[in-house]
Amino acid sequence: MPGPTSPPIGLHLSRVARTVARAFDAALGEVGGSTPVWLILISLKTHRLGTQQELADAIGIRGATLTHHLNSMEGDGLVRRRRDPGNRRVQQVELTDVGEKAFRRMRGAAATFDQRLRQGLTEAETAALAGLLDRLAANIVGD
Amino acid sequence: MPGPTSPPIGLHLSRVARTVARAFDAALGEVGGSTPVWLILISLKTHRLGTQQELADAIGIRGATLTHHLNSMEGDGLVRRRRDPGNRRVQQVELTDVGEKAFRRMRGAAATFDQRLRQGLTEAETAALAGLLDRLAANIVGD
DNA sequence: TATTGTTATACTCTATAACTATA
DNA sequence: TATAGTTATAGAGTATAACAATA
Repeated sequence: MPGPTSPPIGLHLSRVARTVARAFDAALGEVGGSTPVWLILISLKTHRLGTQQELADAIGIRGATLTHHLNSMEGDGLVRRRRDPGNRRVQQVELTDVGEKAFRRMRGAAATFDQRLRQGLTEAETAALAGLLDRLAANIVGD
Repeated sequence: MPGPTSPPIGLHLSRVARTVARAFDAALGEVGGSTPVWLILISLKTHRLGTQQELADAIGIRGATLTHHLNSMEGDGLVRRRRDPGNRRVQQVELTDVGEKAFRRMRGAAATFDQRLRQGLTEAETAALAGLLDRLAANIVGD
């Protein structure tokens, strides 16, 4: 017996995520960032990725969309692209010094935001939330 | 003592929400809907809203953005707008029969999606997730 | 003057399709 | 031919600013 139906968790998640995403984007904006740029910077810093396609997949966008962002990031001096001498089809994306500084600024803003976001939540509660979110995601990607 | 730092919950939420939001939008798309249209239809059905501004606020968009959506929804025959005779500045937005049917289709798609999303979660876990999400949202809107 | 909503315009993020360069 | 990435173009969703109509 499933019991009384709860309000749709999808709608609930969607509303909260919207609110949080906007506030987060505003927080990044205050240090000159944005969500996609932040996701790209994090990926560049944490993984050592081979191709741009892998980078795009890691973020969940198309290759052409990544090119678009990298173009503007390169225009802003955050990254540098160089052809791999061993395979000149491949572009190697590197952070410049300016990019490193931008990364640190955004990391700071993200950390401050996260503290605010998890105010009043214990470590256990945060972990429980993370686990539940993972299970939702698994239900989506799984089938 | 805060203990070992967990990975940022904001980033985690953002990634899961992205994945879920895209899949949800695709599910709505299969019945001719989209997220903003769905949010507008739900608001029209559940609250009895006075002005468009209240509707926009309920959804979290600007008045001009709502006008944009209502224009296309009216073009598709989903809604009808009529000036309030008592205050002709106010537009009263009503669902047409076509809009009612579209609402039911989207509601069905949303319910199916939600079942899939909460697969394997007990009622208690879903409620716990909803509660935690509310607390995150409160941390954002609160200050 | 203040309120309600619309119009005009533009920005961001995303995508697909066609293309270039390289393998 | 296949692969890596770019260019060209477009569409969805959002926003701000200026405006019209009404109060």
